[in-house]
Amino acid sequence: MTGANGFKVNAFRRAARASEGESNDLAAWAREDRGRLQTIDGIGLSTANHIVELVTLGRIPDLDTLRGQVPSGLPELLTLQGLGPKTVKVLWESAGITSLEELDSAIDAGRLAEIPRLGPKSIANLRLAVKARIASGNAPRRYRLGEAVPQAESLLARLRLAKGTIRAQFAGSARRGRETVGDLDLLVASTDPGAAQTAFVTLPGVARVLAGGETRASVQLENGLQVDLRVVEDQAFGAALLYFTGSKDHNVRLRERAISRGMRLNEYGLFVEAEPGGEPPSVPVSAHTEEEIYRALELPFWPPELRESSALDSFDTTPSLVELSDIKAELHAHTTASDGELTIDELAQLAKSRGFHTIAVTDHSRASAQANGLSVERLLRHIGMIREAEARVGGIRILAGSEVDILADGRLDYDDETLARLDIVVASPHTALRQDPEAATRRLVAAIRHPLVHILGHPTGRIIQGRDGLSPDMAKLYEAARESSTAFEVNSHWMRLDLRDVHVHGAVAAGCLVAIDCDIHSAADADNLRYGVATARRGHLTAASCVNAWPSATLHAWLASKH
DNA sequence: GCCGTTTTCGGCCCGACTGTTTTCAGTCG
Repeated sequence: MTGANGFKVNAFRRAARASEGESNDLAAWAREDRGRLQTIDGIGLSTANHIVELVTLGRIPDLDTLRGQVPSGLPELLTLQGLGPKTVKVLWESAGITSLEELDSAIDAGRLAEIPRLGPKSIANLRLAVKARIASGNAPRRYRLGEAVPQAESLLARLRLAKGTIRAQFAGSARRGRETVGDLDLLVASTDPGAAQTAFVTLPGVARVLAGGETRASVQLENGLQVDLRVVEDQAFGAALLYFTGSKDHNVRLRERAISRGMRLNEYGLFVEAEPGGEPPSVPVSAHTEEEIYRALELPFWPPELRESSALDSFDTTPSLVELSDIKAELHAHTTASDGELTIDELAQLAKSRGFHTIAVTDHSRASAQANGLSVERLLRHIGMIREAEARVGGIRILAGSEVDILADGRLDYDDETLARLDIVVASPHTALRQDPEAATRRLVAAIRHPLVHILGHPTGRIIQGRDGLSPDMAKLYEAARESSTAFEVNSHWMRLDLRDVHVHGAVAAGCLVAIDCDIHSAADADNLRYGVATARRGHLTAASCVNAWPSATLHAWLASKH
């Protein structure tokens, strides 16, 4: 809007995304070792200096200057569908519009009619967007992974019934496993694109068709979620999947790499660039699968969960990330004894049906009174019932455990003598989740270093779009966990995903163990495992460092080592 | 502003769709 070089704008965007996905403590670097900031791909001298300013001054003077050049209500206009910087600048300079309210009244008064390139249809669309924004009162929301993925799958199930559909899959940030997504991206391979389009725009729950062409279409569902569809020929499915999965930065890097090798990459395939004056080849070097395209670009295959990164030279070979099918144990589950819905036997049967060799019964401790936490006496009786259930059910190890509260000062909710009777101890913070970072660090380090604790459950206590939770010094937690062989939990519930992806990466880099658990309260919770695995994969976790993926003997030897 | 297995200067991904235009600008993903 200020007429700045668009490449410069993009450079700042890239730097922002790069720092967002960074697992190292950039504030500490800014204070102690500012040169290291420039080792991050996309951050140069200028941005590094801005980060130092932000950390030391609490503000970035250049940003304040820029803000002073633009009315404060203008940036919000950019978030309206169909309105970009060029049009906002024109609205501002030729119609004096500086806020949503002013735009609204200008439309109502017909004052936009004389603006070049703004015809009646554009104004009608703008009017719709403005009225919707004023009615809802806030910018487009993001949807949590566990809300979006089931929605995507139910839409795909219907698209698969359309005439000519060969395959259908979701892509975008949902496939990359981001904790929240802004929209859904669906990809269909079909011999009858028209049928796919028709099926798409008439899906149940579609409130408005935003765009519809021969190969792509966008709709908005009644709940506000935008869904984009791309229809391709089956032979180009891999190229389209690569394109539609993103991230945008990753795609840009792949395309640049193609250019440097005399090729061109788009959603139809990887092509050899035409000789000057020659016909461009119509048959791609590769297009059918993502794997082929990475190979043709002389790159290892990048799992979707790692495609946030734009640095293509991070690995020489494909990292063997943990997979859903590797998980053979659930180590955090509740029964009717505290706040769960399942009995011990039902829980064990559920775990057996998933092919697990071990299930841990970890009901709440006494401090979690609201969750019917167990007194010492009840816990001791519960242990006896777990032993009986293991003998009765057969074919699976049923561990007697506890999800013991970490009290605000770092002490645990049961004494050591009681904890020592358990096969597994998951220690979790449930209260005092707003304590300052220093207190939180002391508290969590104490729990991690407790000799009877195996797993630190949902370490920060955050709820996505709900509460921030604790903000401990993660480097100190990693160090304590590595030294004491205590695992960090990735809680698979889509409202938690705690540890979060960048912290998993930090823990993995520090050599820590990680557990991926569902914190089962009802049978449906077991289906959240995919989200926990996706989060772990985003953090580069391998099966070797994931305790739930270990063979039974290895897992039980580790558990027994803490006694 | 960032970056370099040709480059420290001169580039910076690529295509679809819409609405406005008689050939294309703006926006989006």
